[in-house]
Amino acid sequence: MRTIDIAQLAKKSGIPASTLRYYEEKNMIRSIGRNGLKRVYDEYVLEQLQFIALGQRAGFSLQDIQSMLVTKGGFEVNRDMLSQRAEGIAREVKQLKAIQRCLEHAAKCTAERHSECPKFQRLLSVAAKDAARKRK
Amino acid sequence: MRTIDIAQLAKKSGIPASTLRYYEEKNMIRSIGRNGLKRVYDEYVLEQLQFIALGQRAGFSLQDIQSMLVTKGGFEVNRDMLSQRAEGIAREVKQLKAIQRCLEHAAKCTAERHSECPKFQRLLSVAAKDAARKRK
DNA sequence: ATGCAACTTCAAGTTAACTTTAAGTCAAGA
DNA sequence: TCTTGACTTAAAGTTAACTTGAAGTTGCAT
Repeated sequence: MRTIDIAQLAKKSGIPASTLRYYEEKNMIRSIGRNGLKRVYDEYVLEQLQFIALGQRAGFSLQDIQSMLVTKGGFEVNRDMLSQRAEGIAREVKQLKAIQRCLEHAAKCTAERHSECPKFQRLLSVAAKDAARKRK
Repeated sequence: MRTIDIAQLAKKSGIPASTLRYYEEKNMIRSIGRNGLKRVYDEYVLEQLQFIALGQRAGFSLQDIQSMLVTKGGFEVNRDMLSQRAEGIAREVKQLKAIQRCLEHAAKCTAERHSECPKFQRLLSVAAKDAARKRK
């Protein structure tokens, strides 16, 4: 079992030590002891941190992610949660693509005011509906 | 010039009155007067609100959006900002798709623990790098 | 022995984008 | 006239995910 101290972990993971302490306080990760004052971690924590980063990128809250973490090390996941989120992301991707088209159009549209360009208007009202759906 | 009061505006836009007041305080929108106590808006504010929703969806902050709003009504945009954001979104879409694949895999992967599935591991380390890039 | 960098804890501060609350104002209907 | 309901303001509260600050502790090099 290879161990690693907080400074090394911060460096390797790219996550600030303050965040690591915060994660530990929130039981997202666990240190296995101390070396003097210093926290000492098992190296698998690096993988857990990657998993946390993935989860965040995927739009899960830390709480959600915590519920997927198995404390004894590693992680296990709720498959329903995952496929739901995968679907959600697919929808998100579609919307973002639409918005991207909208922005691209706006960026090169020659209309003096976007408020007068019918294409922009159309894209706009679609995006607004998206937003409304999101609020619910 | 058609006008509209705050309750109607809230209903038509789907945005709570408290938010409309907040937007006005932050100079995102402007009311053109009062009817008794009640704020009265010009109807073009509806379009401005759609624009705001679009901007938010596109990942702009309210401040960014404000800088694109022309106070006398309507909006005008900084084309560089837009194409930059469009690019950003394109990148985001790619990452999200990768994550989606990752989640989909995890959701149906038969490995007892994801931490032991090499495919998941691979996707994981890619996602972690994404996240690191985002932090900078 | 001493200094100091690198850690520690605990509490408080930060940010964005709102929402909530309390206390007050107003117009209209009974 | 009185009540009601929809508005008003200003200030404080909310949430997530951290970061910062102050004050204390430790191991190691001088």
